[in-house]
Parts: sequence; structure tokens; C-alpha cells
Amino acid sequence: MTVLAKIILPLAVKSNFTYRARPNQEAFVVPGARVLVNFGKRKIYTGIIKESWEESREEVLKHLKYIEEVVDEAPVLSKQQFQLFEWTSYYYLCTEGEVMKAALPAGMKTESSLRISMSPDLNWEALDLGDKEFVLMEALEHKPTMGFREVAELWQVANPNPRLNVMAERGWIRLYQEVEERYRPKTKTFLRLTDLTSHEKGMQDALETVAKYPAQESLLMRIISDFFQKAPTPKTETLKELGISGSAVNSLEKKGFLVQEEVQVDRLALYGYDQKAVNITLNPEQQRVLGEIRAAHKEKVSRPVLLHGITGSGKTHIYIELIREALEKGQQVLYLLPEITLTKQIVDRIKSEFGSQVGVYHSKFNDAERVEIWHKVNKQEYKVLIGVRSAMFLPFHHLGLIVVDEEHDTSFKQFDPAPRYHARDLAVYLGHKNKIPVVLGSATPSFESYQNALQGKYALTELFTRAIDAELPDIRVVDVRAERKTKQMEGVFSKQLKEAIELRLQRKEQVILFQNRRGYAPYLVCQNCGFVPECVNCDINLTYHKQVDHLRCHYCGYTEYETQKCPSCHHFALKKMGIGTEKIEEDIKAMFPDAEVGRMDYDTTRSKMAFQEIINRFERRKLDILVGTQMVSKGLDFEHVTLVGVIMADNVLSFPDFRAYEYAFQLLTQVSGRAGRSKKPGEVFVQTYNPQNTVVKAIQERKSYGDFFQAEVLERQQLAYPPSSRMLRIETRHREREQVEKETLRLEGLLRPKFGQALLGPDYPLIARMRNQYRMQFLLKIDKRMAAAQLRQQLQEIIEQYYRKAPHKSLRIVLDVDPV
DNA sequence: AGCACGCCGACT
DNA sequence: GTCGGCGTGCTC
Repeated sequence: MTVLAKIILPLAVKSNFTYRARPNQEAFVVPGARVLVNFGKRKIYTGIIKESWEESREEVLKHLKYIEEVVDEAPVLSKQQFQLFEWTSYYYLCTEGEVMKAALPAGMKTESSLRISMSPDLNWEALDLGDKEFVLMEALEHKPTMGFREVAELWQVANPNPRLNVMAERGWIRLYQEVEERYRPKTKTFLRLTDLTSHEKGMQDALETVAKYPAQESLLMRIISDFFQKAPTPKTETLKELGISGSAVNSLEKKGFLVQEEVQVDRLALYGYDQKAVNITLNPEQQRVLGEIRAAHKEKVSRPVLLHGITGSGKTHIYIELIREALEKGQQVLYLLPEITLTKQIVDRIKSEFGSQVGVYHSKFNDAERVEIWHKVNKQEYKVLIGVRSAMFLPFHHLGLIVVDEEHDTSFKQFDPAPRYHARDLAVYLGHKNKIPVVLGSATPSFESYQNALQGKYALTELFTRAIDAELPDIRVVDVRAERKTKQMEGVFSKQLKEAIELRLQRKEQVILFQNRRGYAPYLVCQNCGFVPECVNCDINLTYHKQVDHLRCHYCGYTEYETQKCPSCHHFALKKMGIGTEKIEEDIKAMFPDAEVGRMDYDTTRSKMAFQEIINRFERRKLDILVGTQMVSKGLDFEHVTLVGVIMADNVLSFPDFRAYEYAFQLLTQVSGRAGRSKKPGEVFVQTYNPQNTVVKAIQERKSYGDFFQAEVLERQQLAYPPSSRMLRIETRHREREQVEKETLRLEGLLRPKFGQALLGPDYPLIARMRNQYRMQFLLKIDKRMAAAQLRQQLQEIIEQYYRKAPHKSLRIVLDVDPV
């Protein structure tokens, strides 16, 4: 009998692959453990054992490769997680491998890479070599090994493989796979006394021996003194303090007077938090809502609760109470947040309640840190985990509560690559499947969730007033066109907004300015010939960034450094058009030279530190004005902010999507919600060219979310758009425009007969070419009553059918379930 | 995804 | 003829 295992590999391959265990591995071949296996010609991947069984038939065994190594002694993935993997790949129409890729931190998915070295004892100069072969050998003289990429660069070819293989066959070079462990525990070295020196006599003898070497003597004395104080002696710090080098350590070690000891240290221990006094007495309304949530879960655990509470109504207080209850039962809690923006403030609050049981997981943690977070969740050292969408895949045990805060936020949905999952919906699935209470919270729920709540699929509970006696801010709409006519605009600032800012500066209150574009100018135009610089890889204008003085594509990162001279007519006539956050920051500084201005957008928050720094400064009132993109709209809670300015609402209102108004309403409500969160009243200015716009009017008239929803959802219903239906996006991609057009029409020929009017398109997406791929798309409206499994099968059959007959199989078809 | 094979056009 | 680019199929 031989043990076989089905392995999930982190690839977009359809099926799973079976490997055989060597006898000494058999005990460790259990579902959820990781293995290293060779897949294909040479690569070695980390895979996860999905299932294992015994097999004795030789004809089966002989086709199977061996498992190279079982990495884990115990599973790193629970049964519950497998279920989640399976459902994610089923629902979002992708492979389990793709889910695995998204779920595990890179440090847990070690893979091999090709290394190239010269054969030993080779007199290569005597060989008759071609040019390329010669330069490689010459390069290998200087470095012992090279990587695949390096050789490709050296040779200036895309694929050096054929040549390398020939050279290897001739015995000139050696090719081998190197598995480099990506995660290494962080260690710290301590110095300790040995048996020889840890008693009085030994100490005296040793000190006499080294008396003539001052460095060794002072070091030894320090270690002895630490020994008596029962304190460990850290190597690096001690050497630095005593001003001596490492050679003293080596000498003492050689003499047997000390040993060096490596101790693994916790990378995450460094992260503290700002203690913040939290008022944990719930007001009567919050008490009522807490009671409603408890009752709803008691009635039916697997039914999620939608907590709709206006901005500043104190949803966090309620979460804290729910978390406390779960912890008292010894359960773990997952608290999902849309982006790291929010975490700083939320983490401070939750950590000050629950201390070191609280862990955090987001993209600004490096790989090694993420691995350690994974293990701490697995070992249940972390009881509460605050994280972004991928935290959904962490290895929880006894999960007793999932909170999805700001559930409407689209960053819970992964766009690219697969799995294109929505973390909120994964949470709802997981909760339903495992009877885990789920709470979705928002001031502006997604239409899908609100509809579900109204129809009883979710329980609904609502908070209608702000906590601590705060009022909702006054909203003032500024008609930019009218202001321009009467010359009331100063650059992009209306006179009213300017005066309002002035007033806040006098009163030492704070201001948030929102603009939905980062960079300095969204595009440039040549004043001489009308040329607009565009990305070479995408159909989109390049954005001018002033600080670094270059043009950049916000989709692929392509950069151009010529910012003055028109590349078309060569006149120095490029003019900066439009307004980004960088420009607003510059203008506001010019307007109020004494004010401290900070900017928060993608460009200023690259590092975790930079990010926390800017929030800290604003929190401690070192900044008067904060300029930013959407980032400033998300859940920030600063009590001294009394003014919010939306510089140009039109960007938000006018993008071509059936959800445009829903998003605009959410964004404007959220950003407005940053003002007046404590006793000082708040004020919001919305500058726009379209004061008559439905959303602007709704915001201005303080229409409730419910009213806005009712009006909008009717229109959706008439068109059979979500939330009345479900949606599936079918995207096609190809390098050439003609091919994508022709092939997409062929695909339509197969789809149309099946789906008829429910199939919309094909159309060009907003950006018809991205990263050198031309794209087209269909939208498929799916009746909610329709059996999902059947539809999936039909769709997959059609795609298979398309590929069977396709003359060009290079068309990529991308499926996006529930696109947002 | 990554690797090889086989086809085809471009150059020596 | 050989080189290199690209499309296609397969990977336990």
C-alpha cells in the first residue's frame, strides 16, 4: 500500500494533481499540510494536501511523481477553510489553486527558481563558442550562479531556455532548481556564560586570563553582571554600548568563556497602539440595537444582521460589545475593514479594550510578518483579528463572530487577478455554513445588502441619531458655474469655501478637503497642436505628478519624464489640465501660508509608517488641513474636524456605470460624515457644476438613505439590474484589436442563443486597452430565482465549446461574478 | 503559471 | 539553412 495525495497547486490549472508519498512521509500526509512537489519539467511548488488515500495498483502508481517534502508537521488549513476554498472557486468560477494563491501569504508558498552555473573544472576558453555562449561563460567567471532573468537580460532574448538546454547537454553549464525559503524567523543573538564561567571560581580565572585584553575584559564583566541580575545580554546592543567589535566575542567563545545563543523573536511585538479612552456606556438607542442584534442571532444564527447606522452613530461601540461577548465564550472574532486607512483608529480602540489578543492583517505588512500573523491566528494567540479582505482566509478556529465594517465598500471585492471574490459575501457564506454570527455595518449599505435586509434574508437594525449629542453637518452646495460668472472663484476654491476654511483656521479647528484624483494634473494638453500624452500600454491619459516631475499611468505604472516639450510637435507648450490632490495641496498652501497642510493619497502613504504618521499628525492637531482622495472618506474619526470641502463632486457623479449614483451617494455621505463628529457642529461644502443632479440634491436635502434607496431601486428594477438581479461580467482580452473584436463576436454567437436579452454587449470597457491588452465585455443579467449551478455549467460548456472551435485560442476569457 | 515543441517569417 | 517569435498543449 502506498499513500497518495491530491494536491492543490497555486496555479490556474483546472484539476488537482495526485502525488505519492514515500514511506517515511506517510504519517504526515494529512489534509491541510503543505508539501513541496515537482510540477512540469522542472519547477517545484508548494502545494496543499486536499485529501489522501491508499493505493496498491502498480499501473496507477507508476505514473505518479513523489512528494519531495512534507513541509508541515500539522495542518495549516482547517476543514472549514477547505470548504471556503471550495465554495470560493465554485462561486467565482476559478480554480482552487487561484484561491490558494490569494489565501496564503507569499512566505508560505515557496517555489523554486532556475539557477545556472558553470560546470566545474571546465576550460571554457578552449571551447568553440558562439557569441551568446561566450558572454554567458564570461559572466559566470565573475559570479558563481545566475538566474533565468539575468541570462535573459544578458542575451537580450525573451526565452533563453532552448540555448541553455543545449549548453547543459554539452556539459558546459549546470542547470538546477533552487528552493529558497522565503520566510525566516527573525532571531536575536544573546551572549551567555558557559559551565566554565558560571560559578565564582571560573569567573575569576576567566577574568584574570583576559585581563590584558580590555575589550574582552569589559565584555566579560558585562555578561557576568547581567548574569547576576538574571538579565540576558543582547549581542548587538552590548557591543555597540561598550564600543567594541565582534572579535572580542569570538575570542571569548574560543576560550570557552561564553556561548552565543540565537533566540527567535516576535516581529509583531513592536507594534503598539495609542491608548484611547473609550466611553463604553451605550446610549439607549445603541442599547436597543445591541439587543436587536442579539435577538436576531438567537433566533437564527446563520442569518446575517445588517446594522445600518448613520455616520457617527457609534457602530464601533456595538461591535466592541459583541466582540466582548464572543471572547467571553472563548471564541475568535474576525473584524473586516475595507482598507488600511481605517485600521489605525479602529485598532487603537479595539486594542485598548482587548490588549494583546488583538491582531492586525493588511497589505502594508511585509511577508514575514504576514506569516507570523497566520501562525498566531492558527495557534489562537490572536483572538480578535482586524483585517482587510484577504484576512477572510486566515486559519481561525472556533470563530464566534464576523463583523464586516463599511460593508458597502467596493475594496472588499477583488478585481484582478482571480479569485474575484467579495470578502463580505465570503463572510456571509462562512457564517451561514458554520453558524457563525455575522454583522454587516454601514451608514450607506450596498443596495444588495439593504435589499436583502428588506426582504428578510438579513435581519435589519438601524441607528438614526449621532452619538454624544452631535448633529449631522450642514450641507452647502456651491454652483461652480454661477460662482465663476460672478467671479467668486479663486482657482478651484469658491469664496464661500475659502471663508469657511479661514474661519476654521482662526478657531483652531480642522478641515478635510476631498478630491477624487491623485497627482497634480489628470492630463496635459499641448497648446500648440492639441496633443495629449497617453500611456503606451493603456488607452488612458497620463497624469502629471509634480513632486517627482513626471507623467504616470495610474493603471500600469508606465512613466514618462518629459513634462515640458510636446512629443508630437516639439514645442514647449504642454499645459497642465484638471485638478489632482497635489495641486490642491499646493494651492491651499499658497492661499494659507501659515496653515499646516497634509496630503493623504496613494502617493503619500506608500509605507505603513508614512501612513500612520500622517494620521498621527492630524489626530494630534499638528495639521490644520488634510487634503486627500477617497482615503479621507473612509471611517476616519477626528473630533476637531468641523469642515469638509468636496472640491469637485462632478468626477464622482459622472462615470458610466449603473451604480454611479449609488456610489456617489455613498461617497458624499461618507465624506460629509467626517465633519462634526463631536460637540462642535460641522459644515460641508460640495462644489459642483451640476447642482441639480439627483444625488447632489439628495445630499443637500438630507434625504435619508432609505428614501434615496427606494427611489433608485425602482429604476434598477425596471432595467432588471442588481439588486433585482445578479450580474456576471464576461471579459475578453487579446493583444490585437481586430482579434478581440472578431473573436468576441464569435463568442457572442454561442452565448446569445442561450441567454438572449439577458446578455448585454459586447461593449468596450471604460479603458479599452490595458497593459497592452485590448478588452471587450458582456454583462449577463441573472435572474435571482435561477439555479446558480445550472448557469455555471452552461457558461462553462459554452466557453469550452468556443475554445474547441476557435482558430485562435489566444483569446483570454475572464469571468467576474457579481462585478462592482 | 512555466516549459517545450512545432510552425513560420526573417536574416546570413 | 538557422534563429527567434509566437501559438498551443500539457503538467500527476
